[in-house]
Amino acid sequence: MRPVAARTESRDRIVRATVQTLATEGYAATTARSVARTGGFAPGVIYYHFDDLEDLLVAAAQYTAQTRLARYREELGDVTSATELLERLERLHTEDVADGHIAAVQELTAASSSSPKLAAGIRTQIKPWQDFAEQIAGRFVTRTPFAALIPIPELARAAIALFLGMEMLSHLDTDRARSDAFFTSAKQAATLFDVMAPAPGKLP
Amino acid sequence: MRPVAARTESRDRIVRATVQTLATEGYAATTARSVARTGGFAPGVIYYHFDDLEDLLVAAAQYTAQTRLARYREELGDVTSATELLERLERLHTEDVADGHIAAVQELTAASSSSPKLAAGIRTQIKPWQDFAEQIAGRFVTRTPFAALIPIPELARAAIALFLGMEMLSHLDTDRARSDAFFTSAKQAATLFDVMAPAPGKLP
Amino acid sequence: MRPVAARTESRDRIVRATVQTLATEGYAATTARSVARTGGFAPGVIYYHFDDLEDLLVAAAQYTAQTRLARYREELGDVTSATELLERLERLHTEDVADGHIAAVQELTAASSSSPKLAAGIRTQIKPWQDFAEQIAGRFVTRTPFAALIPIPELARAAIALFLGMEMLSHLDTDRARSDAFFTSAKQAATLFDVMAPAPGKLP
Amino acid sequence: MRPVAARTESRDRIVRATVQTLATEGYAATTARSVARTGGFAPGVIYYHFDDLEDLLVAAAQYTAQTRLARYREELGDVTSATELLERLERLHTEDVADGHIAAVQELTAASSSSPKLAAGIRTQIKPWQDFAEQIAGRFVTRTPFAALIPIPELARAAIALFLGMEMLSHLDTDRARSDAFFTSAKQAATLFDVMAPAPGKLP
DNA sequence: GATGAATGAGACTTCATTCAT
DNA sequence: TATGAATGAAGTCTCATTCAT
Repeated sequence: MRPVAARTESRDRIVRATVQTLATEGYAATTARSVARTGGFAPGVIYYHFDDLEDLLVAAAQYTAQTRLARYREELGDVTSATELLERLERLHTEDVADGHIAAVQELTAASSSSPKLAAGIRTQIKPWQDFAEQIAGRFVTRTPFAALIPIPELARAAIALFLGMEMLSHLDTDRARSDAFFTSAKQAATLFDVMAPAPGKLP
Repeated sequence: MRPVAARTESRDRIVRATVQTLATEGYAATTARSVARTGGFAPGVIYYHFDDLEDLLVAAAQYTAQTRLARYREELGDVTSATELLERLERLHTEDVADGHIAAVQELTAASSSSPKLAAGIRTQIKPWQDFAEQIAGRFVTRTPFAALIPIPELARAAIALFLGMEMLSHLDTDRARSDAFFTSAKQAATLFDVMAPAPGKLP
Repeated sequence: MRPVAARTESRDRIVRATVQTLATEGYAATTARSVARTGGFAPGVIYYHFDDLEDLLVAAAQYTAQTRLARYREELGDVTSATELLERLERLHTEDVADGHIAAVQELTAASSSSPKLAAGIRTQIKPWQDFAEQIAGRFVTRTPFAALIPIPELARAAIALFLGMEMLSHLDTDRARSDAFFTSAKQAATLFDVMAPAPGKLP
Repeated sequence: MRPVAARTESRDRIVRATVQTLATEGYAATTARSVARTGGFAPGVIYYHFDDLEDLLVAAAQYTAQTRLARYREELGDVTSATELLERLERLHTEDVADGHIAAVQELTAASSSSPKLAAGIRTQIKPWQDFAEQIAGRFVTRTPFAALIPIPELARAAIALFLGMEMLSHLDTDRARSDAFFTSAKQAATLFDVMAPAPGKLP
């Protein structure tokens, strides 16, 4: 049991160092050496725990996707008002940018064009996000009169795309003003939505 | 006069080869050698026309952004109905994916985390797209009763983000079904929009 | 302890190969590849032990300067007669030319015009030679009636310059005759000096 | 006649640009391109006037050696007192350093280890300097009582070596103080020499 | 399990040189 | 004569990966 724990702990340390390197230095600069430097271990260890760098990047994608999804579930699990949804999304988005999770995802996605294995890994990791987004989206769509006209899967996918795209753009900007402005406007729209399509239990 | 033309033509050839390589092989595999191989010239020529690879990538970003923007303007310049807007966007999106323009943009964006110069270049290229998106978005928002509540800049930015995000996701998918489904649904919504907020000249 | 020893030994091997390459092939031909070929190792190792070629050249300058200075001290430490000084200098000079130490120094000095770091390194290495030359020069000047008129530092510097210059010239010649002739004449002059200004303990 | 003149003029322009580049940027940075940049012409012209870069460097060595020798002859031709000799040598040395002639010579000498053709060229250029130095040296030696004991050729060679060596050292220093100090001391010694062995025509 | 020295492939880039204009 | 675009060889350096310790 110990060995396994130790093994796991060491693996995790490497994976976390990889995500951090990806986020701060970019994919091009994420080499065995730079990851080792970030994590404070010898480059050789990586090959004890992973077949090669591609394997490590897949693990990093998995780690980031799962860690963040857990956090998103925790934060959005019981949200019912659109206003609150947007408020929490803004908070999560701030975290994402701060922790570099998004940067990591973006770098890995770009890298996936050169690596089928990595592309497959990322596809796998996106699936649960799609399910989660559908679950949240459904909660709100069913409250509108157009429910029948709006296909939940496509809406969920669009939401994910919007989120990724926003972060891609915000990653380019030097200041945070743009994202702030977006969330401010979105929250206003959300308030309007809540008025027009109130949550079931929230009747006055 | 000749030399200038020759110089320009040769430069363009290199830039086009770069975009193509970026699209088909990904950023990591876009090396001086691979670009030269794609374009059928010696790697050395690149350095005759560009300071270094970074310089070339900036030029490639510029080229793609400007070429596509011209095409988008041409196609969407006089669109007034939301239905038609979506139809044309779908067509443009198909082109984007087919020609690899999007892949190139995505790769360059990811690469920009390791290259401030490239990041600056991409920021510059995005500006006119934002302006264009605002122009189109404004055309439709003014027809709705909520015009006063919807800030055009943020909406335009969200539209760009959605577009980039969709293409990022579609780049991961092996099949085209997902994107098709999205546009199908979006077109339905557009029809509804046209009915509820008809274009000025389109009165029955 | 082992690693350090190994590391040191390996570093030394590279430095020695560099000096040898410098001497036999000249600065222009002292490339990472040629040094590796001389030393029988892979070019990559160089970069494991040194930041870059400049760094290696600085180390080579240091190595040569220190190694030879130790040898010079050993040979000239207790010399009191001018005749013997010249005899020993001739022997050392022969060694210098044979081992390529001088060639290396000359190449490095020339190279230093393109590399401030190297120039600084060489300046540092020359300092102890100046001190040593002053010490030897002082030993003889104090025996003459002109002692008060001859500034030791300048004389020492001139001696170093003469030595370097002689070797620069002899490096151009294909035969050794010229240097031999010089030392023959110099030894005659030294004999005269010893007669006119005998060493303290050497009274008849 | 014109073509020859034009040809000559153009050749000279290239040679002068080469010497200047050698002096300011060092041998390693003296490439066909950098020379062309210095002289303001296209790299291609070089190959119209010279077989290759080696050929050009030989011409540059010749040009510098001859130009400076003419100047030295002009300045030292009629010098009879040692004091004045040293004063003029100091002036010439200052010129040498300022114009980069010395730097060029040093770079070329170093480069000659990789190029037999260049080495031969430099050897040829040194010959007239040796003759000139012998002529000047002879003028002073004959005034001393040791004339029979001092072989002029070796002395001349030593003088050249000392001069080259001094300049090699002064090239390393950042400040000019060292050379100044040397000449100051040397001039004092020269005054002493003039007193002890006065010039024939200078009797009071 | 971990280290760090070593390797060899390959990336970027520069350069001497050629050649059509 | 001069230009400047183009080439291909070669140089510096980095990297993934292996392996003895």
